[in-house]
Amino acid sequence: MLDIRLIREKPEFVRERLATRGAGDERLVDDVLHSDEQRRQALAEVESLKAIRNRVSKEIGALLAQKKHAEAEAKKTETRELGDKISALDAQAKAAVTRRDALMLRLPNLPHESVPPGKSAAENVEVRQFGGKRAFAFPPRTHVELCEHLQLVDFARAAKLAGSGFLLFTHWGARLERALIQFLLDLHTQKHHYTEISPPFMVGPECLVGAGQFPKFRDQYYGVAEGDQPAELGKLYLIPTAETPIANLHREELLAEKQLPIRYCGYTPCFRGEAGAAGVGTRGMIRVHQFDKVELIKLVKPEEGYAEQEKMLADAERVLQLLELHYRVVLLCTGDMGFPSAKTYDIEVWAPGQGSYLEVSSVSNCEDFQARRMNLRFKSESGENRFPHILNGSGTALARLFVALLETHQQADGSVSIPAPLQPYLGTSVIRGEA
RNA sequence: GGAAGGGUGGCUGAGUGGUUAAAGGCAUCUGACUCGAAAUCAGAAGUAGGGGCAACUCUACCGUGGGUUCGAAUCCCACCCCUUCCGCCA
Repeated sequence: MLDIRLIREKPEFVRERLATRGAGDERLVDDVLHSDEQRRQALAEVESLKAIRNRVSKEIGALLAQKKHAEAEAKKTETRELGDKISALDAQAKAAVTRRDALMLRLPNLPHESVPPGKSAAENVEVRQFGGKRAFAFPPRTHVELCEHLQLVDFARAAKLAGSGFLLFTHWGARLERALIQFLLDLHTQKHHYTEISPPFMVGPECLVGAGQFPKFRDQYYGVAEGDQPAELGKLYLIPTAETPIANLHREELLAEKQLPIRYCGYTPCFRGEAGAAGVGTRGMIRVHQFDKVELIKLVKPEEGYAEQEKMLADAERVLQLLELHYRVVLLCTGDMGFPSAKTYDIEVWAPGQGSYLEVSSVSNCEDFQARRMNLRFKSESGENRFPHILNGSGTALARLFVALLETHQQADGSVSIPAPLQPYLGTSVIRGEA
């Protein structure tokens, strides 16, 4: 959520920054200002009435203490009608806040000044590359072919169990998935000093609001119900990313400055409806309804937000470097960034079988946008309450990492060699077929 | 799911329908004492939102939402959460 005071004091700046996203959100600024004005008017009026009521009530108390019942009764009748006016105005003020906040929750974050302007992914800026595209002496197979040949994933039976868009890992495939999770968690906890978290895979809607997924994108998530009562629906949602529970860990808390920075990492499956995405790149493992991911989260002092983002990006890149995968880092343009983010880097890994780059990590600084939504603050050394910056980054997404790994390290005979750092986790240096 | 108890500030813990933002304690800050620190003594200090150039002032906040009342932390109703016991259960 944006700071209402910023909107009030610099509406032109806010409109200009929102406009760079190209979604037309700047048109909502006037509505916000209008309902904010209504709120303050009603507030000023009702609060002066309440001041009168409080004063008279105290006088009544004093009169009763002096046994002056007649005078007290007179004052009571005098004040009785005040209550009705107050509740009417209270309702007005409340309605204005509700209106204002409903609008505010739908305004995305303002892009940071260092973010290149642009309308779509085409205008993202490549920051750097690591490694190069592997040259093959044979036509590289796709991960689907490799998975079927090596019996790593049973696409047909996954569909039988849950429909399209789900994966059933088998044999070495299941072991590879598990090995990758373990490898990533060990790397980030032991080398990069994150604290491991294993959060719930379902959360209440307030967590999705806090992270910025609700209310605007409700249709993209899986709501679950205990039993089959429709009334139970909406109490819990399957998490779309570990960011949702982990970023909300300290919601509504007041942290001490010395607790910062806080660094968490956690493995969870991620569940996404991907509404409207059916038929687009749905073959194989690129876009699925459930995938595994190891997520990185940081809560930091605002002045350290952007330096910490660069470090987090390096932590995610390390994964691909160790796995000997070619990738590029892209700085997203204003029009391609996610709703809560002020600045986002994507890491795209090369998948030779696809002949394209796959997004395996997204490293964002959401500044205080999420912290405001979840009322997460810290008390600074000087005693003031401030909102921390909240950063999130994939470290990394698994299904696509799995794809890049197979397609990059495949051999002419259809086997897949395993990079050295992963071998202890998998217990083999090459995957040849059924375990 | 059933029963009982509980939810008050950064933490802990009192609380009578009427100067209650709410005793006391801990932690924090300032000052005194000290070469310095500890201990001790004195004092300050909640959060959020309005109004005002400002000094300042007003309002709200005792799990959440309603209600009763001139006035609610306190009384009533509903809900949420926590603890313990019972039931069910990996």
